[in-house]
Amino acid sequence: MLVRQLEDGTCYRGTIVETEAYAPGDPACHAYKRQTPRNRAMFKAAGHMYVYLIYGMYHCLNIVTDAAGVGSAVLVRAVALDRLPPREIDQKKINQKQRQLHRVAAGPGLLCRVLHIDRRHDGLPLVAQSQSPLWLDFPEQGLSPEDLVQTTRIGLTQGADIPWRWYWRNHPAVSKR
DNA sequence: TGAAGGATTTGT
DNA sequence: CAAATCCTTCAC
Repeated sequence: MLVRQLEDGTCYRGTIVETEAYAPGDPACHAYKRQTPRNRAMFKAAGHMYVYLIYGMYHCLNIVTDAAGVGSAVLVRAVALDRLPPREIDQKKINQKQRQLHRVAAGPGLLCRVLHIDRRHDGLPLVAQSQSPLWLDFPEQGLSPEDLVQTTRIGLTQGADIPWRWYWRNHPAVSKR
């Protein structure tokens, strides 16, 4: 579960329902060739974030999961929010509210836009402290194995055959392809 | 210094 | 299916 705390203190909690992994030896990984200014955070220790700008308009949030010095990360593609941010509520009809709630943070770009995640967060640690912008929480009840689907990643030209995408089966926030 | 292209999203 | 839009990477 992803927890986002804005500067004014308001918190949003989102259940992570879709992810993709990018690891060493993987041609689609931003750290495939070497360390650069952009992918620097991918080489940090597990528990840091790697946030980058894509297509000039969207940010993508990654969570570093391997040891320091290993360039890899997990892209968070979708979360199911616990409630709608005010700006979203204004734009949606009330009778569609429940469905929209699940779709608001669907897709890596929209997820970052709605939760105000950008490159200011690149390289920061995910720690649950009073002033932290972002951290992870682990509920008692995990996802049951039969609800976890593993398949190939989306939108890639390289490494398109590597099955490193996982998502919550039948969840409305998951990318439809 | 320039050009090509990208882990996306939206509208035509 | 192409545009929006800007940053990164790589070639010259």
